[in-house]
Amino acid sequence: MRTIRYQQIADELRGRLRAVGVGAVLPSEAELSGEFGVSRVTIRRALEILRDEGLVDARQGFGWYVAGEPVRQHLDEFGTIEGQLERRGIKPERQVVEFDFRPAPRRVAEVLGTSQVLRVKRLNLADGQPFAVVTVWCPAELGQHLSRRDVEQRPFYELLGLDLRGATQTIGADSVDGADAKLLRVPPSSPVLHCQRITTDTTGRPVLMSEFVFPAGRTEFVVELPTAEPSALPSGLRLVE
Amino acid sequence: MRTIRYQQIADELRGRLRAVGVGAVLPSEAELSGEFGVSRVTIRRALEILRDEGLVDARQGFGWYVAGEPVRQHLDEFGTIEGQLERRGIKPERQVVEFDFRPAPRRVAEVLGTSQVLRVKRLNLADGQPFAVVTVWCPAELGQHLSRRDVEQRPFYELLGLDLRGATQTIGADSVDGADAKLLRVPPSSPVLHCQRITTDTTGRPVLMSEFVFPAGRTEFVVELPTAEPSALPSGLRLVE
DNA sequence: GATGTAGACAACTCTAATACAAGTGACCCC
DNA sequence: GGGGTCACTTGTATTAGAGTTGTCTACATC
Repeated sequence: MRTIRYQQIADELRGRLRAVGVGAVLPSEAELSGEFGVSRVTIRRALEILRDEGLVDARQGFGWYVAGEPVRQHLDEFGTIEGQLERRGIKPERQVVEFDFRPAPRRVAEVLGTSQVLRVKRLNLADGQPFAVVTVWCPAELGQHLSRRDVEQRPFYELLGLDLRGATQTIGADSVDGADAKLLRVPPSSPVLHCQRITTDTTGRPVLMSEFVFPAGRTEFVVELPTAEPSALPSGLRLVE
Repeated sequence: MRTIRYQQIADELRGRLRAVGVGAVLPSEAELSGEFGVSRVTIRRALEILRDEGLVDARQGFGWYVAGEPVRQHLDEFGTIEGQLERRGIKPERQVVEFDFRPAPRRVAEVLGTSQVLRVKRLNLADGQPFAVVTVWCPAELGQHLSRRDVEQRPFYELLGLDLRGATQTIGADSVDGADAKLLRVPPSSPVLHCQRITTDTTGRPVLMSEFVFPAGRTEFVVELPTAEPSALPSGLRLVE
């Protein structure tokens, strides 16, 4: 198979970005050109690829630096946001803020069909910067064996050991509430993305309900609206009264 | 029973494609020609068969590469929020707020590749209540024949009469700006859903750039996230009753 | 007529090399 | 502090060569 040089270089650089933090300045195009033994044009091609991916950015007269934001979430792949971050070379962290068994709020009980739940509230960080407050409700009997330490170290989906089918996610906007504002280090009542996810197992039974709060500007969802059979109309909006 | 050489070669290549990933570049026609001991024309026949099957594609001057997900299909109705509203018995309305040809802002020019654009700002209403401010940028030459009345009565997708392939949509949260707040009749700087959509035609050329501003609380996106077989379900947004 | 070979040319891509414009930051000088 | 200079950076445009696909014609073989 043939190899395209600037793609190779982009791959190599992508690997290096993993090692350095947000805001770090890359060597100049001229230096990289010398190091790789290619022309400046080729280096630029590689860097522009990374720019399109949102990994780096440049200022004329200054240089190329590692871009931090925004964290983009691809909607079509199911899975943890952390997984997506890791694939991009960002180090995810979780801090458990609250962890307790308690009676389910009404709207949660309606979905999960249980009265007693394990509720976990976590703060997610990307490279040390908070980017999401996640609250997960899980039927008490499913979460019985879980410890605070467990949920800090691994995502819920792994811990439960269930065969999951998929999820329904609702995305809206909101003003952040006081507690979350503090955790996310954003001004009070600033705008946030508010997502609610209901995860079901292979039998179709809802097993998890989660709420995600993302500060605006730090997170965006990206959706590919594809060409599909007209029967299953893919795109849509729901109005809420 | 004679064996058709270029079909043999197509079979052989089809097997190899399985091993390499999407986007991989094949050896040049000349190289393959040498390897198989046949002429370039025969290699091309084989490759063109694979292209018809959607397995590979080629760019002049670049080479043959493994195609991702092919299928060019017409997409009759996508992204028309109005259509969904009508199906639910809600009467949609459009008010054109601004309509003019002007130089493209930088970020629009970068996407559309034109310096002059038609910009249309519309207020969408459902049963008389405003629920979205939509701004559409369209290359000036494409929008030349459009009148203010046109865009008031019918969606852009119909008016252009192009074969559209799909769109990439980015969803985020934001604070509403002053003008939009007035239009939507919400308090200043209240949270909104902010969507940006880039629509491409079947050739992959971006032909429209649109921005949607939805007041929080009145609108939500609902998404189905499949876990298995990403090909089975269309990714994207779906209307849920 | 379908299939395969051979060759030629146009159009495009990638990479290199070079040049210049324009922005940034550090330093010096007044 | 203000202003100017200078080295260094990215942004953008050229030119050129080698290599690639796109397309065509001519001819041989089954």
